[in-house]
Amino acid sequence: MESFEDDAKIFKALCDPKRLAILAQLREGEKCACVLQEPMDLTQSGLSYHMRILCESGIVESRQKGKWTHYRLSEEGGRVTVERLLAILTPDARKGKRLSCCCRK
Amino acid sequence: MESFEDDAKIFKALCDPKRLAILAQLREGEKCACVLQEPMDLTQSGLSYHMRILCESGIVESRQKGKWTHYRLSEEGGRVTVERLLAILTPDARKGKRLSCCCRK
DNA sequence: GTCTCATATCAAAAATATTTGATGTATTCA
DNA sequence: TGAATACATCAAATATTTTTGATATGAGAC
Repeated sequence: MESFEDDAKIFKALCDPKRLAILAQLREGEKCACVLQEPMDLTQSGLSYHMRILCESGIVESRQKGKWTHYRLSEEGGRVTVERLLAILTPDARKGKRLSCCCRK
Repeated sequence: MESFEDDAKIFKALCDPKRLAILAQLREGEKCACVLQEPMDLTQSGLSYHMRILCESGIVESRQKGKWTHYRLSEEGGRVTVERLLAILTPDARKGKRLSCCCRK
C-alpha cells in the first residue's frame, strides 16, 4: 500500500503551473532540456530543478545522449498516477461504513 | 481550455499527506469536521484550512447542518480531476510534432 | 437573552518550495 | 590539449504554504 507521502510526491509534481507547462510541451514528444527551456520563463538551473521533481515523481523519464538530456512522458508513470488518483477518489464500498454523525457526545 | 493555474489548484489539493489522509477518511462516506479531526494530528483551525483547500479544488463538497459542517467526496469533482489528469498525461497525437533535436544552432 | 458548541477566519510564526547566481562535470569540437 | 556547450548541483535569497493561537460568527440549548 502506498503511503500518503508517496502519493503526495506524485501529485506535487503536478501542482505547479510551470511544471504543467513543461508537461504540455512533452505531450508533443520527447524534448531536450534546451528546447524545453526556450519558451519558458525559467533559468537553466530553474528548469533543471523542475525536471528533477518531474523525474522523481516517475511521471517523466530522461535519457542522456552525448551532452544532451532528453525528457519524455513515462507511460508507466502516467499509468501509476491515474491508478493512484482513482484509488484516492473512489468511494470505499465496504460494509459497515461509519456515518457522519456528530452526536457522539 | 483550462489554464495551468486552474489545473495546478486541483492537484495542489492532492499534494499534501494530511489532505490525502482526510480524503481517505471521506472515502468511507460523508463526515463532519469534528469526526475528521479526531484521528488526525491537526488543530481545529488546521483542519479548517485544509478543508477549504479541498473544497476550493472541487474535489470535496460541504453541507451545513445546524452547527455542523459535513464533508464528502464530490462525484463531479472527482470526474473533472481524472479528466484533467488524462488531458495532461496523454501524448498529443497531432501530426508534425517537433522532434527532440538539439542541433538547431 | 445568555451560554456553549462547532466551525471559520485572521495575523504571526514556522516550515517548505522556488528562484537565482555561482560553480562543477561531462562531452564535443577545434 | 584547450575552449565551448549542456546540464546538474549547491547555497543563499525569496516566495509560498502550513501551523498556531486568538478571535469572530452563527446555531442550538437553557
